[in-house]
Amino acid sequence: MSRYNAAEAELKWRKTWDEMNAFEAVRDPSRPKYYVLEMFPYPSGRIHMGHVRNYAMGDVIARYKRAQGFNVLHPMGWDAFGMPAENAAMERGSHPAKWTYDNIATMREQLKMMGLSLDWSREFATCDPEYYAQQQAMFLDMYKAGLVYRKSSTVNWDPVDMTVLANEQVIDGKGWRSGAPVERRELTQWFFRISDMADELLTAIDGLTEWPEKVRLMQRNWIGKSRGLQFAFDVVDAPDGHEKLEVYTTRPDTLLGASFAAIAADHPLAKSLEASNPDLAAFAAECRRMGTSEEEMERAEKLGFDTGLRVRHPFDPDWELPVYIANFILMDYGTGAIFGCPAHDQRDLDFARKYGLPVTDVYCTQDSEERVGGTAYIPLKSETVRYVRALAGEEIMTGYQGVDAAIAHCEAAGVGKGVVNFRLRDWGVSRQRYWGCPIPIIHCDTCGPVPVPREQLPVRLPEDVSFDKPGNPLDRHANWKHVPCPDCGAEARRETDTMDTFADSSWYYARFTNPNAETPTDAMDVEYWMNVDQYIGGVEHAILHLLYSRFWARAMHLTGHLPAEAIEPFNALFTQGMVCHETYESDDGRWLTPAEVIEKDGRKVEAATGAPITIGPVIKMSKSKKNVVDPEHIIQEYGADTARWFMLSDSPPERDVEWTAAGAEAASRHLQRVWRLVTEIAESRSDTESTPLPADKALRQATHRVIDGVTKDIEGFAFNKAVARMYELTNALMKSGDASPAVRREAAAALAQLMAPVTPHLSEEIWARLGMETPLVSSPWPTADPTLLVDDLIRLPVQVNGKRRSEIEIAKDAAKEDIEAAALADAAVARAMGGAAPRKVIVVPGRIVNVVV
RNA sequence: GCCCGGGUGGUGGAAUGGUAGACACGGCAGAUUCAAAAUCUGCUGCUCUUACGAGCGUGCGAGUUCGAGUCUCGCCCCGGGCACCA
Repeated sequence: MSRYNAAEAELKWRKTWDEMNAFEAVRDPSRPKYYVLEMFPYPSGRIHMGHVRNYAMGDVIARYKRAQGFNVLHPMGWDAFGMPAENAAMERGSHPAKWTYDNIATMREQLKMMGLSLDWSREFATCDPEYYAQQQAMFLDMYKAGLVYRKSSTVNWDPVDMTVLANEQVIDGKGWRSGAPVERRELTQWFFRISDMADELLTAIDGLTEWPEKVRLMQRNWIGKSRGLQFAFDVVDAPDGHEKLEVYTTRPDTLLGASFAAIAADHPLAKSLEASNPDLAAFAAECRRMGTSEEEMERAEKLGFDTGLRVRHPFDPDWELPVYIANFILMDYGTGAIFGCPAHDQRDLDFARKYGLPVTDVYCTQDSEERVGGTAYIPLKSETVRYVRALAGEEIMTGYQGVDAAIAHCEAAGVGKGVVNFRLRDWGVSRQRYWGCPIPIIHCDTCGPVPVPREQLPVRLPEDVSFDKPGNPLDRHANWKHVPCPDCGAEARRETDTMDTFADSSWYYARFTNPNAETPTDAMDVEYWMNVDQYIGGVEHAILHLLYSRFWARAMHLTGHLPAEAIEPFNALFTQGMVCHETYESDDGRWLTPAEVIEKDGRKVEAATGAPITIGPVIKMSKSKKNVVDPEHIIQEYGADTARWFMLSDSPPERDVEWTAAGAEAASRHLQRVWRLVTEIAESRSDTESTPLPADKALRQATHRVIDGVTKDIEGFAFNKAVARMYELTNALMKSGDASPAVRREAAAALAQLMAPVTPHLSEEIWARLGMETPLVSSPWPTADPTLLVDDLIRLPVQVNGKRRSEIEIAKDAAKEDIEAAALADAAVARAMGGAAPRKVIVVPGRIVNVVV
């Protein structure tokens, strides 16, 4: 028998679908719509396995919903601005636009080879001027609405290259190209007021019931709402303007255990002391000689510097605490100043032990004064302890009564007030880079920042730029930034910062509803297509991208671009796990792709040189670590269906998978098996209906159980289980030679339909061979006959003392007494009971029997 | 460091608190073949046992329960995020 020619069949069916315009979405209010969206790719060069996984999943949902009768919108586009294009420009001299659009062309062809049911007519890239024009318009709308402002903030500064570095470009505290120790530098930058919406973004999470709980939790923690006490220390012999030191604490209950105050190196008080104290200035400079990432600050050794200043404890004016500058205090959180209570906070305790500060346990019981050693003590709500005022021995409260009680106590004593604080900071969107959406502002010496007039949008990126030296090409461009002020006509300067690429991806889902609209969105299209019914993407985007999108949707609503119902743009979210691979590094520090590594004498070596390599951890496939596998050769060799089937088999979609080449061959063999089997059944068709054979019922039951199971599995994103059931149906069909041809044909047709979301080309092919005239792509989803899903007799396991000893066969609706009697009558059960009388028999109908002796 | 997730045979994994290992890969044996590939059939958690069967088994240690991979507490290891990677 001939083999299934995937290459030929796949080309043929893709052409058929194209000619049918099968996947073009047309607004049709008479039909229910379904908007399924996978996170759009960054055009890094070629698609990788993570893309295949992501888009295969989305396509299963899209094709399944289409078969269920929904008017499906399933678009694709490109998250096309970003650093790699500029890096390529610096390394290879190619223009970022050319590099990006070339990559898009390559990747578009690769995605098309996958046979995805995408509406390509809606395709756009975020670097298209038509797209970023609308983004600039929205920026100005948001500016007008007070959602945008400027303030000073810190960036990573490379003092040799004289350029701003992304956190990714800071390696071990040094610039990735220059190798120079990175410094923090202050710049005036543009910000979105996302923190004004903190409470709203937090409470709305409750309504996101179709989101994974872990993502909701991560978002809640990220927003980080806390209630605490804000109060001011009086500063002893204060420098002018610093008579008070405001601090925020979530642990006011430990205020009587305070032993020091600490401020950020960037705190105004610290800055005012730098002029007169060279040692202090040196320490502050040392603190700034560190990247801006929170991780780096938290991991760094905790260091402090005694400013020499003292503050008075709010409950006792004679009690003075030293004020330190500490490298772990964030100026962006709270007031940039804290008090330290070593007894009840581990970080404070480590700090106190290091600098010889007192440790006072405010929760000491009568005989455990020495409880705190090297571990801070966290009071338990259930514990009965005496909360004493440590110095005077005066009892203030009994037991830990929570933060609110402590705040109330402090407020009553006139010390500070309870405030709500958020960890969430405003979104800094300024980037000192070329390849991004220009911020449409003109700076005038007399008028200040002035919006670019609407009719002048888009502010286009100039094409004649050079990347021969580091820094922002927009800033050093000969004339681009020199423009007259729109208000007064005087000489003025364009803003040369571009927007964070997260901005581009914060509203693309809305643009897909009408990518050609003259405004950011078209009201009719947004009304019909929004929200995204199912959003699918990597779990690595669980916080930032999704939070920014939620913010931007609200901003779009406030500026009239989205209806109120669309402020939560993603109804359901599925976060897929990542495709991971080992990393390989050569001795001279180059990352190697898996294709550049071969195995020799049981060791992995660099293929080109035979030199030994270092094998790194299994981490997500990323271009920077080069641990990427190109799916194209699998598609070339076996076809798209095999790649899709293989990618969805075995691993649960939400879990990370380590890529392994073994198995693609086996997946291909299985698809060949299905093709042979169905072809054989199709050819054995009989025109007259035969009388039912004894084997028919079993096959029909198997078929309908699999229809039922696969439907539920797809609904629940359990594609691996759906695939397993399709194997089961294939196996049942293989062994069904004694069933009648009509029943076998019914089973084969169901198999084609069920497999179609995963292997659309093969399914069309075998569907046609079964004599079906309507293409599968426009055929409805099969439904299971409920009468075939249940059995009259069931097998029930019987345990003795919790260990399985036997199994009984019994009517599915047998009475408990009958089940118990049958279990006790079983020989193996009797043997296991060893002649003892049952003390108790637990019967869980339809599940299990447990005999306790 | 902080937040989140994961850990089950040789491998990927399955299992509303109820038969641990569905399904697949790999392996072994057999059929077919001059031979091989392909295909088909059977076996395949570990240990002991000719067999029947028994014991042990879901990262580690406790606990709740008639019954725990699943729930609780304490650990270990791995991955993701940490605000300028996308």
